[in-house]
Amino acid sequence: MKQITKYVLRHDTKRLFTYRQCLIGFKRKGFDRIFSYNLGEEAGVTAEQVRKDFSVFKIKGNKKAGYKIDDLLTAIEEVFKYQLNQHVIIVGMGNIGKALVQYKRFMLRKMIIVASFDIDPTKQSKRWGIPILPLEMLDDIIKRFHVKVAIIAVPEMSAQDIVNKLIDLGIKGFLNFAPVILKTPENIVVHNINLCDELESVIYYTQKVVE
Amino acid sequence: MKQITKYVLRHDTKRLFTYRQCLIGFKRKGFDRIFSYNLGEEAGVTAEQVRKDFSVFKIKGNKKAGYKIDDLLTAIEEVFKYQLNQHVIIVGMGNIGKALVQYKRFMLRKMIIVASFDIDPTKQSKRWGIPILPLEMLDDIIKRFHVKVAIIAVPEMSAQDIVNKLIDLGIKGFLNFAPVILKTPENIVVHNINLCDELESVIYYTQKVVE
DNA sequence: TTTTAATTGTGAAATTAATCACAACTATGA
DNA sequence: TCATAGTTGTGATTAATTTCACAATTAAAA
Repeated sequence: MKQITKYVLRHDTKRLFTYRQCLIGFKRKGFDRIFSYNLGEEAGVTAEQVRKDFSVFKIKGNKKAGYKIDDLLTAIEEVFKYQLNQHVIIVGMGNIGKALVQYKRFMLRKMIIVASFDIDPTKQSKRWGIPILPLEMLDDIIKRFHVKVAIIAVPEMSAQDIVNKLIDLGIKGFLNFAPVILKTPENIVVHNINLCDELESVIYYTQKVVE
Repeated sequence: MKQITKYVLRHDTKRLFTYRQCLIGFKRKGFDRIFSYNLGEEAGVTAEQVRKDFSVFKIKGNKKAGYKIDDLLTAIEEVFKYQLNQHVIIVGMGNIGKALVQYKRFMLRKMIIVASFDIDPTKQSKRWGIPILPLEMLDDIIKRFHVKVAIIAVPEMSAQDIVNKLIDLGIKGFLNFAPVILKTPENIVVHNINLCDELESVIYYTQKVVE
C-alpha cells in the first residue's frame, strides 16, 4: 500500500461509498445479483466506470452473471473495514452543528458522534442523547474516546483557532463547514464543505445549461 | 461561449468562489494588491493554479505588481453577475432544511431563499422570516418568484417524487442533500451533497495518512 | 534613463480521470 | 456437449486537470 502524505480524495474511492449505498437499496428491493449497468445507472455513472472502479480495488464479478450483491458489499466493507465505529466530535452548535448532531444516518453508517461542543454555556445540555459540552472538556473526551476526526461547524472567525487546538489534542482529520481554508500541517486531512459555494455553483450551471 | 448540455462542475470555476472569498478577507485586512502566491496560499492551491485559473477567465494582472484586489473582485463578479439575486426554495424542513433556512451567508452572497416547504402542517409557519409552506403552494411560489433552483432536504424516500414534481414546475437546478442519486433529464443540473459520504471519506483518509 | 529583480501569462509536459473497444469468460438453451 | 449471447476485465485512447518552466513584462532602484 502506497503511503499517502498529502490528502487527495480520489474519485474512485468516493464512488465506492455511492455504490455501497445503491447496493443496499437494491438488496432491500429484493435483488441478489446485479450487472455493472444496473449499478451504474443507479449511481449516476457509466457501466465502464463501475467496472473500472471495482478493478482498482480488485473486486471481481462473474462474467455473464454479473456481481453478487452480498459479495460486493463484503468487498467494499473490506476496503473500509478498519474505519467502522470511529468516534467523531462536532464543534460548534450553530444551525449546521445542531443539524449534524441530530443526523441519524451517521449512526446507520457506523460513525459515532460521541459529543458536541460549544463555547456558549446556554447551549450546553444533553438534548438528542449526545451531550453538548464546554470546550474545556475537549481534551478529556478526545482522549477517552480516542477521537481522531472532528466536524467543524463554528463561525468563520474561530475556525482556525479551534482547529489549531484540536490538532494539538491529537485530531487528524476535519470535515469543515466554516467558510475558510484552514491552515494545517502535512498529514492532517481537511475536507471543506462550503454551502454557499455549492449553492452558487448550482445556480451558475443552471443558467449555463441550454434550455 | 460553448454550450453546456451536460452538467459538469469544472474545478477552475469552483475555485473562483474560493478566490473571491479569500479576496474579500484580504480586503478586510487592509490589503489592496496581492500576488498569485498570496492568494494561492490562502486558497490552498499553488500560485500557478491561481494564475492558470485567472487566465481561463481572461482575468489579467500586472506583471511585477501582481493583482489589484478590487479589479479581481470586479472581474470575478463579472463572471457570475447574471446570477446575483437568484431566488431559491428549500424543500424539506428536517434537520438539514431547518439549518439551511437559517443560514445567513446565502443572503450575504446574494442568493435569496424565498420560501421553504414541508409536507408536515405542524412545521408550516413563518419562523426566521422565511415562510414554511405546504407543498400545494410550490406552483404559486415558483411562478411568482421565477424560481429555477431548489434545495432538496427531504428524506431519501420522497426525494425523487419531489424532484419530478419540481421539474414539471420549471425547476432547472438542484442542490440535493437526500442520499439518493436523482434520475433527471438532460439539461437539469444536480449537485449532490451526501454528508455521510463526506464524513466517511475524511475518516478513510485520516486512517491512511502517514503519522 | 538604464538596470535589476520579481511577477505574470501561458505553452508544454506530466498526471489523473473517464471512455472506448474488445478479448475472455460463462450461464443458458439447443 | 456445443453454440450462443451477454457480461466482465482491462489495455488503449481520449479528455481534463495540474504542474513545470521560462519568456515577456514592469515597478522600483540605481
